[in-house]
Amino acid sequence: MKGIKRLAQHLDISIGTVSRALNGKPDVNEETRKRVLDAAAKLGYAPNQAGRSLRRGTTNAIGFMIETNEETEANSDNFFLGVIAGLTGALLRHNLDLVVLPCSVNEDPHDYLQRIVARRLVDAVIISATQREDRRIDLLKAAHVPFIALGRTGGPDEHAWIDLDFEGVAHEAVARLVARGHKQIAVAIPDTDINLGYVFRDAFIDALARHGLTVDPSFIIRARSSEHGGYTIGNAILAMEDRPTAVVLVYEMMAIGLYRRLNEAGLTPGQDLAIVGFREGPQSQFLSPALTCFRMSLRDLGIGLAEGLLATMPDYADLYPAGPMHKLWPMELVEGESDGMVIDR
Amino acid sequence: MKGIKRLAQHLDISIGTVSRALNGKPDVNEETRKRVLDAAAKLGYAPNQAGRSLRRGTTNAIGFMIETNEETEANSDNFFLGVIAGLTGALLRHNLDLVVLPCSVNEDPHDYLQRIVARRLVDAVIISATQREDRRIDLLKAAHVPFIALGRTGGPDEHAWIDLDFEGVAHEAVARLVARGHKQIAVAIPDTDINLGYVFRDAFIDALARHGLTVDPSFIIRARSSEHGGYTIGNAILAMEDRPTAVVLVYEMMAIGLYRRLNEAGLTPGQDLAIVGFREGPQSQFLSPALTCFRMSLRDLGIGLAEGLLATMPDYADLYPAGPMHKLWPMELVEGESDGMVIDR
DNA sequence: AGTGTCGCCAAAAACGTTTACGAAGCCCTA
DNA sequence: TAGGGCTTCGTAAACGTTTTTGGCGACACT
Repeated sequence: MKGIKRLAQHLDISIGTVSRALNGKPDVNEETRKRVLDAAAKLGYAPNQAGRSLRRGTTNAIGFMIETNEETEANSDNFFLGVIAGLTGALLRHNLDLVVLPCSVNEDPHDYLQRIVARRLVDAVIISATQREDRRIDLLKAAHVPFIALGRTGGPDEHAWIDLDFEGVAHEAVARLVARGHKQIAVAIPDTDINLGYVFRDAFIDALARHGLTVDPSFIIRARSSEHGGYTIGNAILAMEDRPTAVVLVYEMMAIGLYRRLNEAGLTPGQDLAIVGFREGPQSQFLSPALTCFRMSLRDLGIGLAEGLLATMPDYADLYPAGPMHKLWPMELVEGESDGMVIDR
Repeated sequence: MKGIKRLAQHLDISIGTVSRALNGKPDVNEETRKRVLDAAAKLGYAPNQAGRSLRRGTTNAIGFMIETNEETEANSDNFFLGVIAGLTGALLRHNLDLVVLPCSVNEDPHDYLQRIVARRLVDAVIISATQREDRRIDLLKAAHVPFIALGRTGGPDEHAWIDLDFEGVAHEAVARLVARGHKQIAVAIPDTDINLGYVFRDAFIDALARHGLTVDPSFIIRARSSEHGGYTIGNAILAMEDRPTAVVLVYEMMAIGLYRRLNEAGLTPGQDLAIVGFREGPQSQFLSPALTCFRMSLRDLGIGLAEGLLATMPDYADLYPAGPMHKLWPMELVEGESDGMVIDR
């Protein structure tokens, strides 16, 4: 005899009453409830999650879907991992379990998520790396699974999402570079289909336009979001006849690779090429010369995601402001020495 | 009508047969199986996890227990997060789900784990930050839950574990420092009850003894495993009348704080104080002067843990070598400039 | 005294799946 | 023709909960 049945037999009351006592239902004598609670604590009873999930139709877990590529090179995984730290903390307060949903690059994210939903493994999900048209969103809507997206899509966004404030960053970065005399400004965006690239590119073009500048198409450089990607950005720039005097990098790791490439060419970041980057983690903290970058706390971002997600879940919605969250996550400029004045050549 | 029942009705066969067909049981006509498989794919059917878990008594998930402190300062979380990246990849191959089990610092890890086990939330667990006497191990053994520990305990270790090769590191670090003329060597260990601290301290003392050196008790410095902890190590050393000429740091972040403290005092790492550190992540990659450190791949460590854990699970044991894994994880020395020759003062 | 109302609890159904068991049909052999 | 073995499938029980339903007694009110 196991589980609640054992507990009930031990107390000589019915399992229904035990269940109601443990779940705080009103129609149970307070003295009985106390007996049940004491016995449960003493015997170390906790309800079997499968049984509870089956009956309740709810799993008490939320999923965080990330893409994992098997390549050995360090990639943007670090980004998601930092977010997980914030998520666990926030979900712990509500006794929600976090299950990591790693989608292999070999599989269609939509199909992967479809299987997760069909299995009813989680009550709600966080999707990341949103694409311009992301079928996962239609899937989740149709299945009535609460969700929040980390990243905008191209379409109308009635659902909850949080995205980095790429427009704000682009404008601030461009304004700063223009003030320092730069006119030939390049931007590096990821080479995948992730919507982030399009958003940042457009924000960048718009920011330049505000200063009366147009962008040379070759100055929009697509690269992997890794250190190696940064290295290839260096290659691309060095190969240009008419080089940009400044470049804005959308991933932290890119800066590291670009520094390396410049150093190999005997050039100095911030002197021969102005660089403005992002900083999600501590990686670029000790680059020399110090990287001028936009910084964010991944942990806080994780907490924000948890709150935005909970707000979309019927059982928790009353704790949070109504309506799906649409939030542009602000970033803070950290002044370094990598975005120097333009030098006549 | 939902789930397997719907599928069965749609095909006009019994749910039992459908289930057997999907699970590859032998007693089902191959043509029938094909019909079932096709229909399942077309309708996007996947078995409800709660129902399956309840019946099978197995959840298809493994848990990774970590401790999360709510403090804002970046702590060793980064260590665990890196491991998660490796875990997800390895578990993905076996279609196992990973659930993160964050234990609040306010709660007894044993009680927390006890609840997880009672809920039967996961089939197996990875525990980390093992203590010298860790009651979680007795709990898991008694409950017959397969597990692997990241970190040794003080007791007899019949169970599976992986730990960093602290002995090897201590010996290599000390030998290197002694060869450079250092005789007054300090070590920094965590200020918590985690077993790692004792292991490293003992290995350190033993390594010194091999070179005929004894250790000044004040040279065993306890500090938090964070950047701030490294800063306090600097304070402690600077306050000593008879300072060590070298120090070995057991956490990556410590080096960053110690560098900062030394710089504030107008001292140069590697010149006024030799430093040997650890490097789990990319944090200290760009410290100047470059940190001499022992490096490891957290991702590989995660993969190793997954394999060690699977070997203890009856359903997977045949894929892996028999017997619980006891592994000292090797680390690789990265030569920097922070462990210079001793200078007469 | 009859009728509601309330507090408390037992009984039983339901959630979706897997699997033990047995039955039906068929072929083959004695 | 009886019986045995094989293949294939349907039936039903079981997993551990939660929740609905209803019942019993006590009490209050008319």
